[in-house]
Amino acid sequence: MSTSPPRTIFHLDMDAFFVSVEELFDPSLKGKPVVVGGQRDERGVVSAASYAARKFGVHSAMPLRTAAKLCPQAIFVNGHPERYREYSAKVHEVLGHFSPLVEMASVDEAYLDMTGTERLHGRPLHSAHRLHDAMKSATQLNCSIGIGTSRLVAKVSSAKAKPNGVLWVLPGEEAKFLAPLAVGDIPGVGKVMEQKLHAIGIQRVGDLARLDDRDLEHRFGKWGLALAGKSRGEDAGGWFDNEVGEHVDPKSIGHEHTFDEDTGDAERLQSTLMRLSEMVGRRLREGGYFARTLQLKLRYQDFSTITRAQSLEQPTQMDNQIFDHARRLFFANWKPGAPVRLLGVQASNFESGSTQLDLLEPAQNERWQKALAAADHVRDKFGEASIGLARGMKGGFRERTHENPAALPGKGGGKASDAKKA
DNA sequence: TCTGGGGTCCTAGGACCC
DNA sequence: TCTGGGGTCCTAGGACCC
Repeated sequence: MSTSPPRTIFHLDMDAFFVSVEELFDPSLKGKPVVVGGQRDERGVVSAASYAARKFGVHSAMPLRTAAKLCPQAIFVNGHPERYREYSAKVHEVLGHFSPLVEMASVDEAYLDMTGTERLHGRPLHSAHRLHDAMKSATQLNCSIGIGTSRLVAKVSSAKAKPNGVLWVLPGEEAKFLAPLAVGDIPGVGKVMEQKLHAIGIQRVGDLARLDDRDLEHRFGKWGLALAGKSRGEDAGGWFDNEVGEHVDPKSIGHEHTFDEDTGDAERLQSTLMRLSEMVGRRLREGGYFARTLQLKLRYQDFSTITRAQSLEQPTQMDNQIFDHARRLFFANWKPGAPVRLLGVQASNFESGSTQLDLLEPAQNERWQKALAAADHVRDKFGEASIGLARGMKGGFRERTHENPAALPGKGGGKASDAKKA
């Protein structure tokens, strides 16, 4: 047990972020049931729903067609990722005035380590209200702020502060605050874990806290032990243990695409793999990562999904190599002609740095690097659709020059608790 | 009701080595 | 030639998050 004074962590969460941003661009949407994420007859899920739409049971991660049935009068809006990024940057900027330790956890939520800022900003509740007001004047958007001694408590309390509120859990009161909450309110406890806990008679976080740590570890392994800590408000295990604002390199980079309609057309499938490979390669180069493992993801009509991975002798960040492996994996596993719903390409197992320049064919390698850098540059200037390796040009991408609503960074997650409220 | 796209973390089995 | 034990790497799948 550490004897250092408790930390003061803020978790700030924008209220109905995508919907609120859309309202700024079209004020006529205000107060109406609005669904962001795509049109009512499209294949896809709800990225965000306005509070008016939520009254009908619509929630994030729900299929758009389901939302349309629950709330026929809802207005369906395509997402605008660039708008959300723009407003996310504004949010980030405001936060920077309150603490140097800021971490955007996604487009619409952030952690701040406010420990030791009392001299400058005053007591936590006071500074939180100032932050809340500053956010409103800078962005015209509402947010909610949770304050606690850990990321976990801050996050749970911001959820309880919604909408448009501030909630401070006093140091030492963590267990008391959490005890009456449903176990599903703990981040990381989803539908499956919730059911398992219910099955052994655990409904509330307080029930969990009364259990023996070793018992939980025995039942649920590593996760059980983390869960025991969480029930007391500790940042036990995994990502939660990182310092706020600490830089963490990504562990994988991937892209996937769900077809508007399932297709068994080999040319179309290959061109999709090409495009996905290019997108992955591009991001590897931007980040300076070399991937040792490439993975193909394949989903059929019936939603059955397989992944097939392959590790390389020589790490890569080059489109053509990524495509070669993706294509090989695809044809080795695809039931020929079977309609495909989704394809994905993912790179992982990174070795950053320049130790893996191909020693076998340096000249060829260098030509490729130059060609790809030039292509990246052209894309920067003229947009993603302006260039592609030969195969990428053939297939089904011309249709996607418009903003694709399916490319939204998601809200969502479809927790059991969401479904139950529905 | 027919299920997006971006990720992280964990588990478990098999290969392989000592 | 019936069967050990630990460590590490690889792969596949699944829960979970926004």
